Amino acid sequence: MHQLCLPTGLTADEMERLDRIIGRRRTVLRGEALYRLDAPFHSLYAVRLGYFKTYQADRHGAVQITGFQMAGDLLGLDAIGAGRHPCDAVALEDSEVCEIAYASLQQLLIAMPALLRHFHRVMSGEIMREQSVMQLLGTMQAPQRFAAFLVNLSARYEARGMASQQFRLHMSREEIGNYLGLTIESISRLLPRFKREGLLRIDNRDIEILDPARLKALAAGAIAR
Amino acid sequence: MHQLCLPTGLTADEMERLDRIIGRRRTVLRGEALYRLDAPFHSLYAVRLGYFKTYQADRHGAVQITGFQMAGDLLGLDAIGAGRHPCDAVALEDSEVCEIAYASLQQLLIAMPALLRHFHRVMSGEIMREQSVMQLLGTMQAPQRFAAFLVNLSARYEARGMASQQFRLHMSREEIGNYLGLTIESISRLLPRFKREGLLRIDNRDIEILDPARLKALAAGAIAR
DNA sequence: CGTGAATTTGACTGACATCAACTCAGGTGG
DNA sequence: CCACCTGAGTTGATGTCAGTCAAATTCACG
Repeated sequence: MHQLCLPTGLTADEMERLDRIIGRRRTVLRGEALYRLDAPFHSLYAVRLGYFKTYQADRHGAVQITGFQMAGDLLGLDAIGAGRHPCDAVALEDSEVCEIAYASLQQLLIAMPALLRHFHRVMSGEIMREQSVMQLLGTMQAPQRFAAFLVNLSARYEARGMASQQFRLHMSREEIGNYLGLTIESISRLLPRFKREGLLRIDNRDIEILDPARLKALAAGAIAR
Repeated sequence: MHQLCLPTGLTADEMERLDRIIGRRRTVLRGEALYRLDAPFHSLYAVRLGYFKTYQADRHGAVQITGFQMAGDLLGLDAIGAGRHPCDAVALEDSEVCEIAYASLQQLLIAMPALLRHFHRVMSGEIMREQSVMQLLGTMQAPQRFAAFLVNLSARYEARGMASQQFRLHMSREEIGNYLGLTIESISRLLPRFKREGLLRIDNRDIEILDPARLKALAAGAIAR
């Protein structure tokens, strides 16, 4: 199941038609690219299994990770506009995606208003997500950024019916830092600090949120201290 | 003319049908809101005249401007997902918009594949724009951010066939700074510096780009110095 | 086990924020 | 006509958060 099929008011028949346009599955091993910058756009990809990151690099090598995608997320929405992918998508671990040819999807959107509506919700949601990252990068201090990151991850797991208090960070400290506009060292200092303050339990890349309320308050801007 | 009608391969008949769903015009005076946070979403708005800013505020009052919209831009795409507007949209000067009821638009998208395709391009373009702001906020230093901001404005004017070397900053220093994750003071120091370096001519809010190539190089990451 | 990568920790630095005083432009009313 | 007021913008002095650099430690994996 992925973002495109889940919470739409589709009939069984419609679901089947959606299934039919979902193309071949593709395995992407850890560290491999699903697509690269400037690759021509033909398809969206629904993550079935695993974890991805998307990132841009300017010509002087400065990298910015623009998102982490987990099972259920849709990759490639940013490529529709220009007809080429504006970023790299790389698997953080061995992963599996479904290809969804954009041309076929378009056909189906026309035939299925509920799906159209849903597709727009997904795209709009991506715009909202990026706006909140802008807010994070533009106005928050380091501890607040990191708290917001954890709260957001937790919420995404919860939305998928997975453990939301206890999960694994599938990305490295460096990748977290990059996403949050911070350095690996800053993340590395934040972790023991949050632990000391009783917010988290940390075992390497495994995290347990001990005080969700306080973490949320911190993320929401309860003056970082 | 706005983003939705311009570069689509629509027939004259199709153009007319698009025109017909475009609802009443609405004037928004300087400082007034086109819509507010949490207002229910019914329509998109095409800016016909003037200038807007959109911004989010967290509960502790930290504001982040997420975009500046000029004639031809589309407002409200971020509201489709949740059915409410996730930000405020405020006019920077006396402005005029066209209302486009989303329900009617949906009908038309189904009937006009070229328009559907185009609408997706516009949404996808918004995602790309926000990604480049993420890159800006996440990796660039102050002078590079400001240069990128000016280059981007210039490109938008050029795309509209307006003077791209010489234009007016319709937003205050404070608003520029906020958008770029900087303070008003930083912007205020950057301006004379760019002038000293022969990049700009500045007269209050009127700007002339004297050395577009060097400004672009700076924006692209030619080590800010 | 051993090797290289990831992470942690510490000392120092610097870019930008903060605070505060000042200037300037534009509008208003006496 | 000009004195005054207000908000926007500028400039300078100082502080601080997070970056940088470097070394130590732990982890992952063959």
